[in-house]
Amino acid sequence: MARAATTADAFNAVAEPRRREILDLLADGERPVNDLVRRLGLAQPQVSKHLRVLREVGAVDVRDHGRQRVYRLNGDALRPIHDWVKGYERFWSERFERLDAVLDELKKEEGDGGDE
Amino acid sequence: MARAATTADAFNAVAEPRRREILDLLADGERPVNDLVRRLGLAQPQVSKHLRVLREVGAVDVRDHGRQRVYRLNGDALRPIHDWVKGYERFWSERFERLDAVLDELKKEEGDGGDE
DNA sequence: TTGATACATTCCTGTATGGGAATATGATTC
DNA sequence: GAATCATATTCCCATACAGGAATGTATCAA
Repeated sequence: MARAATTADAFNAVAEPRRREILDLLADGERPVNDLVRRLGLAQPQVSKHLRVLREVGAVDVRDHGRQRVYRLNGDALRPIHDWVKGYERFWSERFERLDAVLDELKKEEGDGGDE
Repeated sequence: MARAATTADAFNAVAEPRRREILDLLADGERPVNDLVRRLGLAQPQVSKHLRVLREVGAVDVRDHGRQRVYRLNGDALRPIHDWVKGYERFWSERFERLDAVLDELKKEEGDGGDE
């Protein structure tokens, strides 16, 4: 088996820096393709191709507006990434390390009452 | 140009589900390879290869212990992912959406300062 | 030394990329 | 209908994977 398709999920789609740039631009509001082309300094076909990947993983939506196609961010698609990486906050944040310690303390003190 | 190497950065390394699993396991504490092999149900060479990728992007560290090699998570490497995706929280959190609305209001009230 | 254990590396292969270039499609205007 | 603008798709190609199988390397045991 080869590497998973870029369209396999948000993780793969977002591994490409250009696609993250596109999402970053769309985070400020919807934009037609030519607008993205200008701001990215990429050729139009490559932008369209990146947008296709983002569309396939649900990270963007399209809307027709005359002869333009207006792309809009769909942040929900990024949530799995956020949720996964959030579990690692405690490994770099002192604040969270200490929070962790506090929670451990509380758990211990609470003793036997808790579920999950 | 082809797709970026999996070792290009944490985003690419973590796009592979198996590697995320490995990190998840190491989040509970350091482990030797054979331990990971058992828990993942993968062949040993594939696990070693995944670990190599994770090592190259700095997501794990190794330590020799007798004939075993003990791998440990290095969460710092995941921080760029966290920082990037964190900017999108407002797109799925109602709390943040409302904050956004408030900020838009403020911007509008501030009046005529805008370009574009 | 021999054998076994624990990992890492190499070779092979089908598959999929991302960019460049060219072309196709669709809407708008004249 | 022709010319044009805005996007999408296709073709070409060098590159790089991920898994399977086989092999290399270091450590420990007897």
